[in-house]
Amino acid sequence: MSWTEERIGTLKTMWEAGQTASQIAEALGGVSRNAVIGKAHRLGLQSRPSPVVSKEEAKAAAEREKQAAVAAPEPEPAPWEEVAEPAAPAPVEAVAPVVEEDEEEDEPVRAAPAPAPASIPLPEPRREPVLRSVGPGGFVRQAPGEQQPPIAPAPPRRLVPARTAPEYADKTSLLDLNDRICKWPLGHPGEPDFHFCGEKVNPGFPYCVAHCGHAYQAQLPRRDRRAPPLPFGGPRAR
DNA sequence: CCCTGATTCGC
DNA sequence: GCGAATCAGG
Repeated sequence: MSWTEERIGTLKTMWEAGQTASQIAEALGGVSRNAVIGKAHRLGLQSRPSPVVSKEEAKAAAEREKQAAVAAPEPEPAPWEEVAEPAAPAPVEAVAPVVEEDEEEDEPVRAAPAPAPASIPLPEPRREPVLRSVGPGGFVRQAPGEQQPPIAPAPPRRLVPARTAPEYADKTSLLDLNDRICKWPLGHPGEPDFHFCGEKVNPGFPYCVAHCGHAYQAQLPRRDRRAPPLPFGGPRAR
């Protein structure tokens, strides 16, 4: 088996989608996992977190993770969540530059140990590969986090939203919901004007026809998926 | 043992 | 360029 344009495309796609070399090899057929890894490297694909990691890298990675954890403790509050007042500012301790002695190291000229302040400008926030399942031919399905809506009915932190202000009393509140009216949320729980759509449902669905259109989006027919629109742009043309 | 990816090196 | 062999961590 040779590396045809198509097979390379599949390899790239799957590799970037976070599939393991074994999975890719199996999907392609006729190649070993080693062949896949070798090819991936030759293509210059971004290396993946390897189980085999040098001491040097391990330290760097650990350091990087610390930095990231301090820099961005919260990914982002879900839109429906109230942004809680921080009880106490996170105790951000200045990380003293760790200068470690390396026994097995015999560089004649030591580069000046760059005094690393608390915030090192990270060259590139190493992208964690996203796990996606892959269908026949290397078609990559969306990962759960990447699905288009349904975003909708969020698990609110507080089951009963803040009391609806009088001026919105005629809006459809949580208590007004039943199985005949559209439950598409408008606004955010906890906000005074939060309410639900309230239209008559599309029979058999929790939403009205219009909101069903948002909630349920058809997949492309399989035969049209040779070059699926990937979230990251798909195989690059060369 | 199984899995993983990285690297090496003869072809 | 290719990939088996080898390495080394989980």
